[in-house]
Amino acid sequence: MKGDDRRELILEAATAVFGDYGYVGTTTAVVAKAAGVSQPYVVRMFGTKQQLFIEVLRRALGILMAAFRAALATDNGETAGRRIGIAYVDLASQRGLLLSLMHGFVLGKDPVIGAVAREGFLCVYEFLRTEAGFDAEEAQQFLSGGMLINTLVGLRMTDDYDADARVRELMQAALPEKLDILLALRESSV
Amino acid sequence: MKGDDRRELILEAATAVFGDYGYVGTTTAVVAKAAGVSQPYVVRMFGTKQQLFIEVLRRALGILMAAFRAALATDNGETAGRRIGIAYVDLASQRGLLLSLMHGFVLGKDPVIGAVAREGFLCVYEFLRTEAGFDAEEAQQFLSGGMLINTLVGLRMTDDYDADARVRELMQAALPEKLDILLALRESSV
DNA sequence: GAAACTTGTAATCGATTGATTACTTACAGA
DNA sequence: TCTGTAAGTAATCAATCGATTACAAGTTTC
Repeated sequence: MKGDDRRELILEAATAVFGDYGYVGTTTAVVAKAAGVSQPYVVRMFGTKQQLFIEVLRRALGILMAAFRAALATDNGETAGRRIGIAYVDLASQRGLLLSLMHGFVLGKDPVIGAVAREGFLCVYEFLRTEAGFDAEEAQQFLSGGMLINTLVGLRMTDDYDADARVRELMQAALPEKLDILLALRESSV
Repeated sequence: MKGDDRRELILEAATAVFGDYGYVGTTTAVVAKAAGVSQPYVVRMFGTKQQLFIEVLRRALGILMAAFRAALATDNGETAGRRIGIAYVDLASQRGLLLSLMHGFVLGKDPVIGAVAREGFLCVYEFLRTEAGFDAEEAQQFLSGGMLINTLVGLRMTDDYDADARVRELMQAALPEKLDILLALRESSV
């Protein structure tokens, strides 16, 4: 297989693994196994685990921004905010994508990862303010809702959806629609 | 020194370290050094690193709930939501407290830590709904804002406050007041 | 006053892990 | 066909880390 294809394969696998176990908790061996290659190959292709994680973050942000821009451009009857919000929840179906970003967001203290994470977060904010036409208040509320969704996903709160009425109430309030996207994530993990 | 005092000392130090480096990224040796004791002492007092982290989470949640209940009981001119919100931001001054919780929130996949984190999160939700009298929508918005604040703290976004106009705008929107609490966290980290 | 318990540490061990080295195989171009 | 380069792995190393053991010093209790 060509290197570029293998690269994308590894990045996809790494996104899922980083999303599950975080940056430090992820081993290059587990990523390699998930991608179906040997551990030294992962290290050689990306240099270090840190660079692999950074590429995972950049790729996730790129997918996110592309989805936002597509949602903004596709004018159906809904408002732009609603379209972008739905596009965001749809990203949850890509295993680990939102969670890898979230894991990056809590590593702001790391001088390298932190800089990438901050830049990525502000990139989203700038999109909302300039391209999507949100005012500061709207952008803040959108990001707030997104961070709650990320937290609920990270907590695997979906696993308690059937058993706990509080979870149902909270998730229905946090996800006015597309709740089924998150509920589909249940049981599929190891 | 008595064991109970030493215990609280270690928990406080561990909260700061876990907040900085996360659960996996924290070593018992660093916690021990921050607390001024030997590494084996930390392990023996808490059994395992996992149990230490869980105690850190429980302690953080206890402090948070106590602060919320105190804010709810103290009736000044403000609304209950505003009082509790201010109490939340005030907790950011306790190094690592909100961030340790956040690190727990993204480890929902861990069967032990995840269960504790979910229980803690729902405990806060239940407080908002029953004791504080929020409806589901208000509770969701409160938690959303809290998660955004946690993310901004985790990102160390405060460090770019002076240099980046977007950061100032976003943080002023996310923190209608008590912004100075977060800004005071700058520069104080290693 | 000595047995029993608490507080605390030094030394160390076994397991894990990111990274390196050396090697093999497949293939494209001259 | 010969050669160089890309794709890929097995073996292994050096460092880190959580945990254990053994031990020292102080305090309580009978």
